[in-house]
Amino acid sequence: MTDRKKQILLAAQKLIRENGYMAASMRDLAKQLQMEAPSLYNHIESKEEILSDICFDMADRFVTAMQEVNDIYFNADQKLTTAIRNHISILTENLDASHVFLHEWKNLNEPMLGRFKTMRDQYEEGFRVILQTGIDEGIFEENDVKFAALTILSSLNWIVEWYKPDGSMTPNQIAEKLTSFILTGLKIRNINF
Amino acid sequence: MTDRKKQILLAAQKLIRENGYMAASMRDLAKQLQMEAPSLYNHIESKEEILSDICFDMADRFVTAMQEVNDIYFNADQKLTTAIRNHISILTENLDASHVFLHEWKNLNEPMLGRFKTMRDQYEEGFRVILQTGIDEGIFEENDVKFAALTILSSLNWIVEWYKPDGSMTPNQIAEKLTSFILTGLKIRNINF
DNA sequence: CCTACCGATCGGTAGG
DNA sequence: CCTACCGATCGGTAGG
Repeated sequence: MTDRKKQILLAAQKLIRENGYMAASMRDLAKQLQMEAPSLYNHIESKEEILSDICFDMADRFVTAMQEVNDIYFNADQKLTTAIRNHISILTENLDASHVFLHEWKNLNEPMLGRFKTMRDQYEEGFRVILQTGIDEGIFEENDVKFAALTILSSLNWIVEWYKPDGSMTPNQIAEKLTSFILTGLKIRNINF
Repeated sequence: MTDRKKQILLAAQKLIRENGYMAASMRDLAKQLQMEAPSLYNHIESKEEILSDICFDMADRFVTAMQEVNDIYFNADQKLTTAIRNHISILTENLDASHVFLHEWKNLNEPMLGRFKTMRDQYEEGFRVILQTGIDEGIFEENDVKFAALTILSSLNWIVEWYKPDGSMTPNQIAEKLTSFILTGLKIRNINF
């Protein structure tokens, strides 16, 4: 990939996050790069190629991180803690692209749409396997793994809606707090539900 | 509000959820209602009025539900459980409108945008107050209330991304599982983090 | 509720 | 990388 194309994708991530894919125009994108809209097409095939490149680049990051977790660690608790920390790292280091990955992929057309969904599910399956392993090991209580994975990922993914790089919490602090919350909840004292 | 306008808003919710606000065209909306686009303007002022009506109708539902929770219950645990159940009820009974409320409000312009953010924050403040009350009562462990409220709401709001009315879980079952998860987490057995 | 139409803007191409 | 331009579509108005 050429440097110029990387610049285009970087500017596009920001623009798409701010305006949504449909409302992010090629003319606005060109203006950000101080060029004319038709010149963009010397570097890219189409608007959808931009969306597709961003979505699959992020999908690759997540899937690769999950593979590393499974390669390095043995215990489910270590795997879960590390997977959460990795997920938050990728999100916070790529806030614009993360928004595209989480919400704008719906604008993809086939066959890219199907391939994207497959990768996304492959990544989520990684979390389900970790949880099931932890239950089998007796580390986690028996629970609905599918539901738990969904709930964990939802609290992780919402970070992009409120995280500010210059805010009071670092990504590692967020990971620590969130991991603690996921493992023990509000730590209720009187069980009377 | 006239019946015809209600029909327009209902069709618009669905269309906006499916395509995003910017990409949902007045011509498509008109087609859904078997009329011509200019005829819509006999019932509405502008496209933005549609967005605004949907967003504030949902905001009203959430804020009203939170007021009822505080009117009826005294204990923080009951308040939290009920607030979660109410939130999930509103989401699952208005899936299309919920998506607009959660994601498309960004397309509002001032002064509606500011008013919307105020109502949204008022509602979230309701959760923070419940959590703080629970801590003061000694029911919940000391924690970062702002962070906990955000995490709870994120796991609630993600429901609209995967919930299907004909799926295997009812809204009440989701509320039960989620409440349990929020209160006790994965219930780890060996604390070694 | 319609037809006819406005100016603006869209993604993208031709040709250099 | 540009100018010039294409057909399509946008939100909305005029007038009936």
